[in-house]
Amino acid sequence: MQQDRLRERKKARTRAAIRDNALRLFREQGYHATTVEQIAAAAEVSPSTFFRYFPTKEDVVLGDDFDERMFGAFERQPPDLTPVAAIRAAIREAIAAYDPQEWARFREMSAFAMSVSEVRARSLDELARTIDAMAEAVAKRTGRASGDLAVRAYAGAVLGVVLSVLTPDLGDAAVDDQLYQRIDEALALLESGLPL
Amino acid sequence: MQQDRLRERKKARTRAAIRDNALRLFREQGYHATTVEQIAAAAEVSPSTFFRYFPTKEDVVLGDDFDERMFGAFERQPPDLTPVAAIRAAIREAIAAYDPQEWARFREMSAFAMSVSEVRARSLDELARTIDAMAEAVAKRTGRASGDLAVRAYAGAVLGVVLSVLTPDLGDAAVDDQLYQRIDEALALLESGLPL
DNA sequence: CTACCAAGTGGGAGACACTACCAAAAGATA
DNA sequence: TATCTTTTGGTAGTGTCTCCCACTTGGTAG
Repeated sequence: MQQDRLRERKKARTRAAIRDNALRLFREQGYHATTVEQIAAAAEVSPSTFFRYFPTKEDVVLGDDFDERMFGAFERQPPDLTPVAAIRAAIREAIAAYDPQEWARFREMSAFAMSVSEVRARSLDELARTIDAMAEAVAKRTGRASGDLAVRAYAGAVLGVVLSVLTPDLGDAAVDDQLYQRIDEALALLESGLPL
Repeated sequence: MQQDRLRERKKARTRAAIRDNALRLFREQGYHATTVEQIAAAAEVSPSTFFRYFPTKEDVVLGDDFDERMFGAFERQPPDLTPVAAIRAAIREAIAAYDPQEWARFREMSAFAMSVSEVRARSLDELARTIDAMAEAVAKRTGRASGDLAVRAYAGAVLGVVLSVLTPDLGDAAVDDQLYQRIDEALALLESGLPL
């Protein structure tokens, strides 16, 4: 009973091969100019297999678990924090949980994702989902209904504030620590009532 | 010199035919189950022509001019109003400018956009761009720099709040006045610091 | 070692969104 | 009417993604 060890290892290797070759090709010739067929060939698998590992071409770039980490950290925050404070702490913790190498890789993929419109759109959609989930958690914690206008508005405001910071650099692939610092600042502004 | 009148009219009619038939088919059989070929056939044009009027299938549902109307109204507001007051007035005017039929279609299209993941993703991406424009407008009004973080965060929060209300639970019967009223309520909440 | 089962792979056929191109039709102009 | 421009339809193709089936490979049990 060796419990599929070899299989698991092979799958991990295949997955990494696909992802690494894809990123390399994207870097070398751009996202659109790279076909799934090319990626599959470079990773020495068939196109069918590519789609078994990644449901779409976008998912190769999209596979970051930042949102999950952030959500997890969010739920671990003490209940006396305001939601925005909890989100800020969650972001900080999620970043801190990366080791430097992972962090660098994550930033590269994010920057890349932001530069390709379809991928960027999907990233934003996932961000919105995460924030929605957080709103749900907040609703539960404060004993409010999940459709409560105040909760919805709150979540919407958070999403909008984050987007407002994320947006201006869309072209200039500037995903760095400073970006997250500015997100934190913007959320702090939201917390203090958005003074103009 | 009759200046292309017939042509313009025909183009408008073709565009409307494509859009209306598309929406009808989406309603009847769903977005994914409806092919461009079917839409084109229903509108009595060729698939080529479909793509001349709408660059992608998504754009049929995405073409809403609410933003433009709102910005127009925003800039027409008297300068002594506070930004929030101006935004509230602008939104009220933008909604009022629709005739009932247009308004119904707009709401249906929004609901569709939010229920289909790809379209929703693109909507969010466009929201990001709208935030830019809004920040610019607010900056102009308050005499601040358009890149000012506080201004951007503010614009983002406002649009985020509007979005959160505009994304209604699907298949509801929220009446028109109610919708605006809820937007206004949500903005009031934002103004008072989003109490939870 | 062998036989067997489950999991993973490759390859073909095809749907569908979308592009590039060209020839025909329709509208505008003189 | 003849001519020029815009719009259209049709054809051929590319690329993403799905379905399906035969084949191979890893794990397991006699």
